[in-house]
Amino acid sequence: MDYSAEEITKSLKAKGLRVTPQRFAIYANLLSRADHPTVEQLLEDLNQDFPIASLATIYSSLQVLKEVGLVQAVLVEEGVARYHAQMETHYHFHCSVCGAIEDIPSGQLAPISLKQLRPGLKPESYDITIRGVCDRCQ
Amino acid sequence: MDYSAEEITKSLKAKGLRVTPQRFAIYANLLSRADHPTVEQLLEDLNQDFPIASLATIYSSLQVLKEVGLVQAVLVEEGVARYHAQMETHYHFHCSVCGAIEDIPSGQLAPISLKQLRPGLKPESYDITIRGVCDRCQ
DNA sequence: CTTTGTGCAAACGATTTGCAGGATG
DNA sequence: CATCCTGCAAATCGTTTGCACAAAG
Repeated sequence: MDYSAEEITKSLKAKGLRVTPQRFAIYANLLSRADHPTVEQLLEDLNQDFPIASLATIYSSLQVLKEVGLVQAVLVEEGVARYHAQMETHYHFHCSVCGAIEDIPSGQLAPISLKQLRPGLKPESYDITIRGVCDRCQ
Repeated sequence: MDYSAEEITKSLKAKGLRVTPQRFAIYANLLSRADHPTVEQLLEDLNQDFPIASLATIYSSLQVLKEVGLVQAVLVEEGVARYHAQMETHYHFHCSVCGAIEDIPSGQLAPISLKQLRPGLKPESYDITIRGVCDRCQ
């Protein structure tokens, strides 16, 4: 779960992206954390010590990273998008008390069979959100 | 799938809600349709012939209806909430082309086993969103 | 050097809120 | 008639956009 600067740079270049300090920092930050921060949280975290990236830049970088498939947006709460760089198949647990999101490895849930969907629907992917209460909140 | 005015009124009263023309119209409208309209779409539909409810009223009514468990918000797209009054367990198919949402009866998907979740997480419910292309869009 | 990215501020769209008047039980 | 609801407008919040300047390859 640790990534070197070279690996990160390589990933970005492999997708045809210019490597800027801002993009690097944003992607590296997402890779380094397991929570699923909002843009606001990324902004704070990144600029904690000294300014690295502006709000607008974070938004546009995330959009680009999303387009090339390096990050994903997660929609579990109304109003805010949350992001992560975990691209392997997995699901989400969403604590209804504190709002935390935890990844559920796909191995922990039996795969869903889509065979009984009515003909005509061409499924491409699916996501599962489990809602409940996490340990800290009980 | 058809509901009489009395049934609707009864449902609202059973939840301890005052029955106003606006609430009645909003809830009845949601019960009568299978798509999952946004607030904007509800506004247009409801006020087509003559004014029934304002934007603010629709928002507040939906919030109340949601709180008492008569309607649900569906989060499949960034930025907008969509609503429906189908409260039995079911899942969603979301067409990535036209954006349509179609209900998938729970019988069509084998139930998920949550037993392998790590201890500490107390699951209460889950929802599944299948993404793909619907027949109209192929 | 050409192309693409950054940052600021203004613009936007969805949702919320404050408040005065109106309707419900 | 006390309480709760409605509608308007203003306020808020997340996100997007236009544009001048700066940096990347």
